[in-house]
Amino acid sequence: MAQSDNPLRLFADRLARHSRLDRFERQEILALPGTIAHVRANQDFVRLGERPDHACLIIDGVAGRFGQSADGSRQITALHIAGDMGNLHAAVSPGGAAPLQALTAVSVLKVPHSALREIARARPAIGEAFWRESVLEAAVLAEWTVNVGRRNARARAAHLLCEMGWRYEEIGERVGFSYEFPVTQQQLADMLALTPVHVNRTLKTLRIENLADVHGRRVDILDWNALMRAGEFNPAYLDTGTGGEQRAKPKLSLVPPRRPRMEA
Amino acid sequence: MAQSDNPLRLFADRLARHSRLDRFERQEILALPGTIAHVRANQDFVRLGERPDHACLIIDGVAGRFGQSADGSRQITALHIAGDMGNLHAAVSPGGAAPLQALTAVSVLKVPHSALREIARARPAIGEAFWRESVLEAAVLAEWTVNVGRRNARARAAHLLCEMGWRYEEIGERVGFSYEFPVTQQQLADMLALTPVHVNRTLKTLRIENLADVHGRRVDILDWNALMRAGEFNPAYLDTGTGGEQRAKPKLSLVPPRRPRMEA
DNA sequence: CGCAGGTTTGAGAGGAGTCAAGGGTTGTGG
DNA sequence: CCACAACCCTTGACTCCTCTCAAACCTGCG
Repeated sequence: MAQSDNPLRLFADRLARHSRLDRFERQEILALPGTIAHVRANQDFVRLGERPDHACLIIDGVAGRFGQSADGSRQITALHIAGDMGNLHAAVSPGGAAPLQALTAVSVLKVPHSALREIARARPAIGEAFWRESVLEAAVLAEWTVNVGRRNARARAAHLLCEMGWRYEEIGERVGFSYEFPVTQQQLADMLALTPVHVNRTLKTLRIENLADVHGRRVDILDWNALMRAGEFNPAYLDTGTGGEQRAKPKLSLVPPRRPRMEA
Repeated sequence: MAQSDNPLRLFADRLARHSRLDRFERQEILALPGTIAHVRANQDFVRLGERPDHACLIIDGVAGRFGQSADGSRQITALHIAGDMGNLHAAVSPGGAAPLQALTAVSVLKVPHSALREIARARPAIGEAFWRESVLEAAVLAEWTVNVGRRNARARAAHLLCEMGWRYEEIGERVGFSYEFPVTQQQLADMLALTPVHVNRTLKTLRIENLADVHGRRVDILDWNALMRAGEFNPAYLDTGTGGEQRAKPKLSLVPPRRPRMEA
């Protein structure tokens, strides 16, 4: 993508979205060591029980944290997109590294846990930011559980589309009401705890109702407000900020709905 | 319960289960300020959107973290039992405090966030332990999502009973294969993403199959191994330890199964 | 004693799963 | 440049797990 030189800038920006870091602390983040790796779509790049010695900063693409049930069926429990540090938590809990799967082709920066723990110890503000990052991830996980547990297929899908729309907007990768989300319906099924067949029918419903159009690698939100209502989406859980201080942010352009495509 | 004087000992023990703390650090934990409060069953003691200035160390009873969907139905996403610090995460993310409901009568120690953040900053090892605590909670959340998303009613219930059996054993509140778990079937339904009616039928199945007997306020595990199999329970996710070092622990008495009650 | 809240059971409905086949798209190799 | 393969999407028909509605039964307690 357009992010110029240092992939760590993505991560620093993400931290800055919820934590207050001064320029020295930010500098430390940007100076973290790491090596770039590329992962092909559909490849598991952290497997269950593995004890990786590095975290994976997603530079580009979509990765999923998943759990597996006995019959091999997967449940994706979290998505990581550009700027997210997958398995940051394993820095303090290496045995608890979450399995990660590349849903699309993914570029990652592998950052050694040792380095992360070092700056967390040396700079309490950074340590706190990492902690907060884990807390936010947990909040998203909790909402995911509610989604899967208490909503029907249509609401689940709507909720997911809203969440990803929101998150892609945060990182500047949503233009208007359209964003790239190149996952298959099979993978959507693993996120929504549905079968691929039913995902297909559900997306069709959303399209017919003029709420959202998911086609191939792209999501067009046709009626943002209606979609939020259908998915009972309240972005509060994504947006929980800093330590004690207020945050200065009107942020998200909650522009009135729009209906760009009038197709069949 | 039997824990003598300082409720914080419960919490310190819990931290010690996954993090290495020296005696001075432990001392700091034990010296945390706090006031005891009692909550009646079924009362929400942290509400959605609230910004509490304290975390809630559960001394006794069962509390649930929950999310709500539009029609008011609840999804419990995590359980807190004695020794768990509910809403520890809110110390760094006050806006993200999780709603908490007392499922039984609950005693809590309210510990000011400010104090928690202070010792986390002053003592990096404690900060890291808190971070790790949040990470472990997230791991449990993720497993919960898998449970709700990818398993049928019987497996879900079995998994929950295993998890709670494991956790009550950790805190020394399980004698043999029996533990107190005084929640209603309605509340179980909110945990398992089922209806109370179906919970009832499911528990009946487990009883008939001689896997577990849930009656009123108590759970008797009739066949631990079979129950683990039925619930696809693998305690690894509950048991993810320390920073880099090994942990010395054979721990859990994974005694061979037993069939204490031969009743109808 | 009688109420309130929890548990148990039955009968019927419905949302999502399963099985199966056909149509589209993309990429690659002849 | 076309042909084919692999993968994905779409749709139909039928099944089944879980929900809904409803009533009865327990049990602790005021």
